[in-house]
Amino acid sequence: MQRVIDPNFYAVQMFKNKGYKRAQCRYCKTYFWSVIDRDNCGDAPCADYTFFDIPTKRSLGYREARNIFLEFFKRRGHEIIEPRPVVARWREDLYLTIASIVVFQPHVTSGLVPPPANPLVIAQPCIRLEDIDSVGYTLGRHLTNFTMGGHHAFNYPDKTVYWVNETVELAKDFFVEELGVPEEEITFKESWWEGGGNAGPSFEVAVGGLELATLVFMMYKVDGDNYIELPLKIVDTGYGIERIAWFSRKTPTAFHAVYGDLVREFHKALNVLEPDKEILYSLARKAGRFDLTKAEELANLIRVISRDFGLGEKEIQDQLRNVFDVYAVLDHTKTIALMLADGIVPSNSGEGYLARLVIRRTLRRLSKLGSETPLAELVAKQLNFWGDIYPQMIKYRDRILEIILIEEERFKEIISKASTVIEKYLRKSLSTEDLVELYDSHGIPPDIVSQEIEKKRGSRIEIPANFYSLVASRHSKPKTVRELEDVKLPKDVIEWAKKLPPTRRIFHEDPYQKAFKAQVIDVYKNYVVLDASAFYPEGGGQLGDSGYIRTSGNVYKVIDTKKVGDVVVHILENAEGLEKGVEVVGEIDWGIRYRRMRHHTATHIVLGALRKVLGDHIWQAGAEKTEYKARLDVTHYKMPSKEEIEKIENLANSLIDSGLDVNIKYMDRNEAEKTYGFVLYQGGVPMTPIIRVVEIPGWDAEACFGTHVKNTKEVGAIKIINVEKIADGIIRFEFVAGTALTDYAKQIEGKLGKIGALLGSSIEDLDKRVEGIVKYIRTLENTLKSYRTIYENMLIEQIIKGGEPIGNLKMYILKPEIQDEELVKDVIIKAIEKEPRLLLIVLQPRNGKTFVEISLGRESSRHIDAREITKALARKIILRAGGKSDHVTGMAEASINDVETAVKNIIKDLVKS
RNA sequence: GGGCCGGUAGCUCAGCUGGAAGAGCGCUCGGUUUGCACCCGAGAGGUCCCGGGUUCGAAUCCCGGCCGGUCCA
Repeated sequence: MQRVIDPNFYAVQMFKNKGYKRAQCRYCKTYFWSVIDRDNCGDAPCADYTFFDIPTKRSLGYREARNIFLEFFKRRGHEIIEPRPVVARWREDLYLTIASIVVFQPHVTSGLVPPPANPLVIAQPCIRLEDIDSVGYTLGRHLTNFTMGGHHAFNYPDKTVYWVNETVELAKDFFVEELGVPEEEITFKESWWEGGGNAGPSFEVAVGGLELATLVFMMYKVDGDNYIELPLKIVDTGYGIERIAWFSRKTPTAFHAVYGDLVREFHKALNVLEPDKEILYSLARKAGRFDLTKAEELANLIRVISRDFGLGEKEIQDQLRNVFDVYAVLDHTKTIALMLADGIVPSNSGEGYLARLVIRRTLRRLSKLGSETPLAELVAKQLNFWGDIYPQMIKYRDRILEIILIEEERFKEIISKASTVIEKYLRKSLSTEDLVELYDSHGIPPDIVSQEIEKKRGSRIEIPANFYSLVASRHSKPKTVRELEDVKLPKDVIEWAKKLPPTRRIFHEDPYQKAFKAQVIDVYKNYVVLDASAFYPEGGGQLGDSGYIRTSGNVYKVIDTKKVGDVVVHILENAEGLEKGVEVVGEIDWGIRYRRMRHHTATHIVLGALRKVLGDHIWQAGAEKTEYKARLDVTHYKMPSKEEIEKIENLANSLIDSGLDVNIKYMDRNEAEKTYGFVLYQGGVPMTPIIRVVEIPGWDAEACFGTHVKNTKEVGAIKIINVEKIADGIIRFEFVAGTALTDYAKQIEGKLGKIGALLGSSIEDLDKRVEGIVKYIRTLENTLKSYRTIYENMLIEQIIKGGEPIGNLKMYILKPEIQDEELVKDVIIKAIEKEPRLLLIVLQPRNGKTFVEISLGRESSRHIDAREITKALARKIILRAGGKSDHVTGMAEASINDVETAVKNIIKDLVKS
């Protein structure tokens, strides 16, 4: 790829004015700018962590670092923006908020929507899970959650806010003036950034081995191999708040700076001794150069430290062994708190899976530490600690802790099952392949397998170093090209419709309008576009309308309606003769449409009720509104109880009765988000600067395209008819409203009536009648059982007493009169057991053929092989049979009598010989 | 959304190279013992997830579906 970058881009005016020099790092070869002469870029791993020795004006904790950052940029003309959730609800291509710029993607960065302020500053909590396995070992360089301080400026072609020089100056001022970092310690590394389809040159700002900020100048769109210059040029900066705190506090690890008292509390709770501060510092200073995630590098570093301190390597190892895990637990528990507080429900897909992943990794670390402390207890500490910054942690505390209890319970269950599953695999020697499968299919991590085997066999197994990449390779597959599953219209139709002007939406102007006048814009095959339409096009889970379009001479049936962008496409049964420019009258099937409208409004009401009863983590995961019923899938961590369901239903119905107006508002996107929050985007994220908000005051507000009734009273009533768990973490609610409810009642009534008629009972007495019948069946069963036993004994006696002696054996041919396979089987088994010399042949008619079964007693099976009999028999008649030496079954294409004579002769011959 | 694993007695599971449904725990009854995982004997309890196919014969093999689990987007 060619970077179309002006080589002078990095030669910022400020560098020239201040006498910065450009140099190349002798280690990583990167070019960088600095006010002094230096041979390295000042960033790890090219430099030690010398920041411990660099003076700063103040020693800042996490909170102070955060505030100072925000306040500094506020003073420099930026407006402070409230952070968004760590779940990127407003984006459909991303689960988690991984950077502050994510907040503005894609609607602002694409130029569609203006930013909420310009320039602005934000302290955005972010979650990145890529380095989860390194967390702890690097003393805070890797974290799963961090706060990205970002100041952003959006430069439009007609309005520039600020660009490279101002950005670099702001960074320099922040570090030098605000934090008091000596300017000569700062390096600006030339770099290039790419992500989310955008790219641009950047500076990485490093001080004393630590990268404290990245200044990105987003100015290109990545299009295949090309970089296309964007009209909108964005200053995208990221300052690591945790690192700034670490840097200024000069604590041995970032965890000490960020978590303060929690560090001691966690060591105590996890029963791990805090290592000697000096040893820790010594480790920290050198940590920048070593990759401590690698066992051998850690060993090397320990060797170095033991020399410095004159202590044994083992002693140092003992001190450090567990602290890395404590650090990781500190980090992970905050990530869990952030994720759950923002409403993620753990599950096996989507962002829920990511939450479960972090929870399970943490549980594993805890078990590695041999800790019995419940995870919920540790997370509770985080909730208390961070509650002032993230009030949702306080508000949803109980729910968060309940979810963690459930998740820990589930994980323990899997681990407890691990034992039997591993046993199964242990029958053969355990291969690496098995190890991968145990993890992949059963969720049993290799360290647990290893533990289990050591416990059981006393032997150890080797876990390949590349274990997790082996797992990953197992999943390597062609990237799931997200097929447009909703290929609702053929491609050519979409292309055609795209070129047409937007349709006036009568269904929005007045959702009650049943008929309308319009002009035909264009006709293509059976697809018609009008200048205006009352036909609702499928969207937001509401199906498209049907009805009729009339011209002066003709009537056309509309079977469905869809949309392409802002164009409403009517799908006709047959559009022959319909011409461009013709005046038409449209008429929708109002009955069906009105039922769907009622269901649509009902869905909003139920969603509101769900959030009130079950909690704010309830999020729509899918919905469908038909004329028959409505369906709403939501995120929830357990099956709701009967009482909860009843409460939801009652609450929804009382809201309907309270007769609230359903308000439709067109709102500025930023304004709407500020007013209602992201609950708006339950049904998806519209890509428009103005959004249509459907509001039931005090109850529910959603960005929604659908048609709604004017007042909740119109919904009539709601009955929840089905609640089921359709996937882990997702509960489906099905309900009916309005006339659909009556239909549903009628349907049930019909079914009950049918049952009543069959049982000769009225619906009122049905329960008693069924009870009686069940009792009666029990009695019948018992009676039947007695008769069966009698008959069975009779047959057995008959067989044993009768029978034709052949040699010293006894042959009996049974032709049962009753078709009762179970009975016959019992008779055969018991008879040959009682009479070991018995040679029992059972013949039964089946589908015009004869089913042959030959069974031998212990004694007779010594003299003869049942398979020999069938073999000989097959020579005389058409027979297909097989079995064991003392029992065969088969199907003969002959009458029972023919088989009987044939089999008699054969057996006589066989026994003689 | 995709890959993989699983669904057998109330529970935990075995059986799965096709050949007459099993164990342990639990339950009921009897004996032994009188107490905190005791022993002995007898018994009840099954749509082997559902549907189709192959076969003389399917819990077992094949196909489809449902449900659960798990890993990964």
